[in-house]
Amino acid sequence: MARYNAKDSEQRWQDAWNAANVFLTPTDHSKPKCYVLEMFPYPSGRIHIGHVRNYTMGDVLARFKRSQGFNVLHPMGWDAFGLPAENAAREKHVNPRDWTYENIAAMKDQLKLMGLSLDWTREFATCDPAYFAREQKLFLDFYRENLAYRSEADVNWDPVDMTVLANEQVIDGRGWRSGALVERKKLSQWFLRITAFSQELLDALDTLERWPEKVRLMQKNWIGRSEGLRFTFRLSNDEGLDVFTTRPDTLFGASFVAISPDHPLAEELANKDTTLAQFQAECRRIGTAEEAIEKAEKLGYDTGLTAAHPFDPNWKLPVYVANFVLMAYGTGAIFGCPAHDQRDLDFARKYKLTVNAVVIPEGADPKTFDVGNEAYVGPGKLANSQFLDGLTVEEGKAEVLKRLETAGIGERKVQFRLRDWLVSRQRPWGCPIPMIHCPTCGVVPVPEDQLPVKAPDDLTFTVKGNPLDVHPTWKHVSCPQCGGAATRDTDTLDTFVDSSWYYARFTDTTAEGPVNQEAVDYWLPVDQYIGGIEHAILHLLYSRFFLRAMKKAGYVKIDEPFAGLFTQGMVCHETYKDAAGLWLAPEQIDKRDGGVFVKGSDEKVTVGPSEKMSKSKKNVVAPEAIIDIFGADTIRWFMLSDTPPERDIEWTEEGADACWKFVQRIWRLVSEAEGLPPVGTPVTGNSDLRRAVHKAIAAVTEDLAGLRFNRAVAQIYTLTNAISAAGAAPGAERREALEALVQLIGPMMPHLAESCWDALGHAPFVAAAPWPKAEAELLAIHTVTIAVQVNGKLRGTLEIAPDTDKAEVEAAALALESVTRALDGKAPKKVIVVPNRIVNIVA
RNA sequence: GCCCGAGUGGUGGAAUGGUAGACGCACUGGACUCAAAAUCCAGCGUCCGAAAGGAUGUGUCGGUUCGAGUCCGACCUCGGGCACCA
Repeated sequence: MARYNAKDSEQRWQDAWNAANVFLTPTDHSKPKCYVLEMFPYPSGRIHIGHVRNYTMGDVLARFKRSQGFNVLHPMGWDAFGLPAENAAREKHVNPRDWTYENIAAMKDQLKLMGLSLDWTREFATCDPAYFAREQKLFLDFYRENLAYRSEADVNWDPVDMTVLANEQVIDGRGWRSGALVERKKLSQWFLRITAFSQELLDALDTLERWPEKVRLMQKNWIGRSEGLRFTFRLSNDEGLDVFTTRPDTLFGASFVAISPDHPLAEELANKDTTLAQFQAECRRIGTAEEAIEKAEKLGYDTGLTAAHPFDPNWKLPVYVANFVLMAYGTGAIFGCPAHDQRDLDFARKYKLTVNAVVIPEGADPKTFDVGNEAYVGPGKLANSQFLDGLTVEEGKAEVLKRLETAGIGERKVQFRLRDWLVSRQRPWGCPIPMIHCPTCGVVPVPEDQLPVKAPDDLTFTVKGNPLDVHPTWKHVSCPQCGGAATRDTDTLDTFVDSSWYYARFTDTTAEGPVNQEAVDYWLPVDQYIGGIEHAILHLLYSRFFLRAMKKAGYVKIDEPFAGLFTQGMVCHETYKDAAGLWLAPEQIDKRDGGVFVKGSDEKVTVGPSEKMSKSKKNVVAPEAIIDIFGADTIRWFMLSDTPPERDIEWTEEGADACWKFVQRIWRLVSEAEGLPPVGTPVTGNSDLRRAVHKAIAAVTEDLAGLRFNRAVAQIYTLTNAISAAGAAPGAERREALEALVQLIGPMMPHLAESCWDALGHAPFVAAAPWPKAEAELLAIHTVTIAVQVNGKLRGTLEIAPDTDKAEVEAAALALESVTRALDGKAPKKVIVVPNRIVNIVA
C-alpha cells in the first residue's frame, strides 16, 4: 500500500466538502445551536503560525459539535482597518484599500489550505462599505441614546509630520518617523460612554463562568472600582479644590496636596508662571502610558499655594503640581499621606516633607513607630489623629466620612478607574465618523439615508497631516439641518469599534439593519470564543460594552456576547545567532553531529531561548511552507499535541516530523488492515481491545468538550498503541476500533480521517457522521489497583474487585509480604482505607 | 511602579489531596536490510545494587494532613499586560 499523499488527499477532500456544502450554516433553527468563533485576523498579507493554532482549535471544536448534532455557526472575516495599511500606502504608494483586499485574497488562499470547516458565504471585511455603513448607523443610534458624546482629550502630536501618533509610534518621547519631540495636544474628540455600564460590567463578570479566571480578574482590575471620599480643600487663593481618597482615615497624616500637571488649576497657574509651564511640558514628555508615569521619578513643583486641613483651618498644607497624579483618575488631585502610601512617601522624602504615621500596626508604639522608606499599608489602630485615636482603619474611614458629610464639604464616592472610550482617530483608513460640524447648528448627524460616509478614492498620503482632513473637497458639505456651509468630521473610529460587534453581524450578514433580530436571538451569545490573551481587556471589554449599548438601542436582548472564552498561548521557536551575533532563520541552520552550524559551513551557531516568533529575531516558520511539506493535518496535529492550549507552545522540527510519522502510521494501520468484515457488522463482548476503544471514546469526548486537546491527543496515541498490539483480535473488533480511531481524529486531522473513512468502505463524509458513543458496560471496571502505603510510603499494590469491603481490603493489605517487612513486627496504630484508591497503614 | 501568570526527567508535558513522570520527542540497545531510510521490539528521573530491592525526587524555606506536584504562608527565577498596535 502506498504512503499517504497528504497534498493530493487534502486538496481532494477540500473540494469535495466544498461541492457538497458540508459546512454551510444550517438555517433550520429547530436544533440546538453552537456558535464557535475565533478572533478574526488583521489582513497583514500572510497567516502566521499563531493564526494556525487559533483556527485549528476553533475548527476542532466546530467539527466536534457538528458531529454531536449541533447547528454550528463557524464564520470567518477580516479586521481590515488599521495603521499598517496606511504605512503601506505611504511607503509603497499604493491605495490602502487595494493593499488590504489583496492581502485578504492572499490570506484566504492560505487559510483554505488548512481545511477549516468554515462557512465562507458569511465572510466580510470591516472595511466593506456594507459593514461600516451599519457601524455608522450604530454610532448614530448611540449618539441618540446619549452613549456617544464629544469632549476634549490629549493626543500625542508629532509637530513635524503634523500628525497624531499612537503610543506605539512614540519612541523615547519622539515620533517614530520624524524623530521630533512629541507634544501633547488637546483635540475635541468622540467618546463612547462605557462608564455608564461600569458597575454592570463589573458585576456581570461573576456570571461569565466559562471565562478564564485570569481574564475576569484583569477586567475587574481594569474597571477598578474603589470606594472612598471626595471632599473639598479650601485653598489660600480662596478657591476650592476637590480631591478623592480611598484612605480618609489617614487624613491626619497628610503633609501635602498634589494636583495633576493637567489639572485646570495647574493650567491656570502656568499662564502666569513660566517655570511651572516648563515643568508641565517636562511631565508631558513622559507620555501617556501608565507604566512610564508610574516608573518615572516622582517630581513636583511647589505652587506656593496652601490648602487648609479640613479639621484644622490653621494647619496649612503645601500644594504641589506632581507628575504622578493622573488627571484621568478621580478628581486629578490628592492629599498626600506619606506614611501610608508608597508614592506619597517617595515624594515626601524627595521634597523633605513631614512623614507622620497615623496607622500603627499591632504591637508598635505610636510614639516611636517609623515607616522608614516603606509605607505601611497594613491594618492597625489610628494614632496621632485627635478624635480618631484608637479606631481601626475601617472605623476611621467611617468617622471622617461622617464628619465631612455633616460639614457639607465631602461625600461618599464610588470611583472607577475605567474611563470613557475615546474612539476618534485622526487617520484615513478607518470607519468615518458620520457627523457634520456646522458653525450654526453645531454637531449634526449625517442623515441615515446618506450612509455610508465613505472616504474619497483619491486620498494623498504624501501630505502632512490626516489625508481626510487635507483633502481639497471631501469634508466640505452643506449642513443637513440649515443648509449652510459645514464640514465633515474627518476622524475615523478606533478599529476596536469594528471588532466590537462583528460577531453579531456574522449571525446574518445579509441583514438590512446592523443585525437581524431573529438571527441574533438564535445564535448569540457566541458559545465558544477563542483568541489570544492579548485581548483580555480592551477588545473583550469593549465588546461587552457594545452589546449592552446595542441592547439599549433595541437590537438585541442579551448583555454578554461571549458565553465561553478561551485564550490560547503563543507559538515560540528557538532563536539562532551566528558568530557575528546576527540573527539566523531556522532554515539557515543545520543540526548535525550533536552541534548546530550555519548551513553549508562549519561556523557554529549560538542557540538562544525559545521566544515568541518575530520577524526581527528571524525565528519564524511559515505555515504554508510546512503545509507544503507535510500537509495541513500534520501542522494541525502539532498545534494540538503535548502543550496545553492555554500555554505557549514551542515549534520544533522534530515535533513536526513526529506528527507526520503519526499521520503515516494511522494510514498504514487502516489501509493495511486485513480480514475486516463489511461495514455494519455487529460486534459484542468485552475484550481488552473493545474496552480500550470505548474508554478512548469517552475520554476523548470529554477532553474535546473541555478544550483539553493535548490530553485528547494522548488518548488517541494510547488507543493507536492498543490497536497495533491487537492484530490478532477478531475482524469485527478491529473494524470497530479502527472506525472509532478515524472518527476520534476526525476533528483534528480531517483530511486523513476522510481518506481512512473511505478506505474502511464508508460513504463520505466522516465530517458529517454522528459522533461515536461509548458503551457504558464496556467502561465498567472489573478490578481496581489499590496502592498500599506504610507511613505514607508506597510498599505495594493490591488487585481487587471494585467496592470491596473496607475490612477485607485492610486485611489483604496487611497480608502483603512487603507490608509485613516494612512494619518489621510493629503493630499498625491506624489504617486508612480510601475505597478503590489507597490504603495507608500508620505504624 | 502596579496587575497577572508559570516553575515537574535530557525535552514538551500527565496526575478529582491518594501508586509522581500517562502520552509524545530525543537518546540507548536489538530485529529487519548488502547498506541506509522507514518500520518493529526493548530500555530510559537520580543514587546504591549483578539482581531482588532500597534510598531519594515536582524552583527554595516553612506549615496543615494518615497522606502534598496539588492546600496555606514567605521567598527566588522567568514570562505577559498596563487605555492610539491589532
